[in-house]
Amino acid sequence: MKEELTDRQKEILDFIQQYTFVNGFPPTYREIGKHFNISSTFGVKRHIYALVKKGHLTNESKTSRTLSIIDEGLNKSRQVLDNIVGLPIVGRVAAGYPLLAEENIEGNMMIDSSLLSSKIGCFGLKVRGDSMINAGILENDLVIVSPQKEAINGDIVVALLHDEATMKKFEIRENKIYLVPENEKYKPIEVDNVEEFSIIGKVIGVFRTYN
Amino acid sequence: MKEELTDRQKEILDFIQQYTFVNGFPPTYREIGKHFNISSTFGVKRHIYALVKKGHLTNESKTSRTLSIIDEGLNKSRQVLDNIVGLPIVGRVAAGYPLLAEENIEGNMMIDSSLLSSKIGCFGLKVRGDSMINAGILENDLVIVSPQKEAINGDIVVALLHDEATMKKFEIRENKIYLVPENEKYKPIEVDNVEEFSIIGKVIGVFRTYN
DNA sequence: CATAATAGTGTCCTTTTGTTCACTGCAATA
DNA sequence: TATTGCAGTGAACAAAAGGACACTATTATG
Repeated sequence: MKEELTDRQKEILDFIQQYTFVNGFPPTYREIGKHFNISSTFGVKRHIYALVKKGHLTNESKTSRTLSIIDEGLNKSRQVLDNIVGLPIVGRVAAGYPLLAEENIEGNMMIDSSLLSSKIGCFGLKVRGDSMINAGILENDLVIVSPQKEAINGDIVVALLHDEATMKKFEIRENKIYLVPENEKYKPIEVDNVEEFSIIGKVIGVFRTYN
Repeated sequence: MKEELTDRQKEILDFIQQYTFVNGFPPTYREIGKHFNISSTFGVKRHIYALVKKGHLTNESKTSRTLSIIDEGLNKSRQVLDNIVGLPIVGRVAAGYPLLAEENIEGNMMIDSSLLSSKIGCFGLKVRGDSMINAGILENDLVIVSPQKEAINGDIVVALLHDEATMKKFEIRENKIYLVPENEKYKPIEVDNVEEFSIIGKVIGVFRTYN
């Protein structure tokens, strides 16, 4: 794709790249010329033309400072960025607080959006306790929560019950809501007072690291 | 340092940032105006002035397309990139094959390096079977493997035994190597022939998604 | 109510910038 | 030797872009 450059062309390409990096915008022909002691813009222009023709540079708009270096590295970073979502890691889930209030954010994680089915508004939450151990969710795991108010049978949800946050399996039996732990040590919780119960979101992912 | 922006100013800053990111050079006043239906360059100029005064933008040279965003914005994308590592997802682990041969790669995932202790040479592996269920690793989970030849007691390792890949807990008792499943259904495997045994790597992370 | 602060219009002006053209010099090469 | 490709000069020109000014409209606030 990209053809070989002459030494001079390479120098000029490097200058454009560095200038752009430092300043945040590309140089004009005259600025390039000044740097290389090329007094005529035409001399510069022919170098640019060569760089464009050889596939190292873009110069589409004819107006000033519109040189753009074609760099797979940079493009890659753009593509990568598109697929990356940043999730806040929430320290505590409490009633009354806006969940993502700044004081609740413990950190951030970046994750490939292809690993998540939904990506809007998700956040990470560190697991406390071992009540979901049989579902493969251990203490200190990081669960990824997709905020939603409803749930269906079998969903693992993060919910507020009596102003306390828990993560359990959501089940409805005979019109009663149960929060079912996945650990023989604990018993299902029957939600008696629906007023004091609300679903924060559904667990859509689990992440754990060793050491 | 940076003062609060009005909504409009925020919009315009965002546009400049995005434009610059996409094109490789910043927009002109008229381009900004066109995007926001501001017909006069002066209207745009005052926004720019405000952004500069509030410390979000640089506009030193008076010539065209010389806006430069001060924010971590651009830097952020670089910083973010630095923290992102791309892991190949390996379909099968087999003897004799170079592990990361192209035909073995099923996909890629991006992940925040802060979530990983080690980041060199790691790869993702889809879990088959339920032998590690008590360690919270379920079938179809994606484990992140750090390649290494050695292991210590208690490590969860991916290993080749008789040309077959397994994931088990690594244990040495009385000079014998055992591969211990974390599931009552299965019995520990004693490694009798060390010749036919090799450790691929250590599991340093687990990732799972629901639905 | 008066006063800022923010937001926008339209016009005119000057500078910057890219474009074009004709011409020169040099080195490699067929 | 003639040709080709690269590199540069100098001047003249039109388009693009930023700057300035006077004026209007809206909204919040003391």
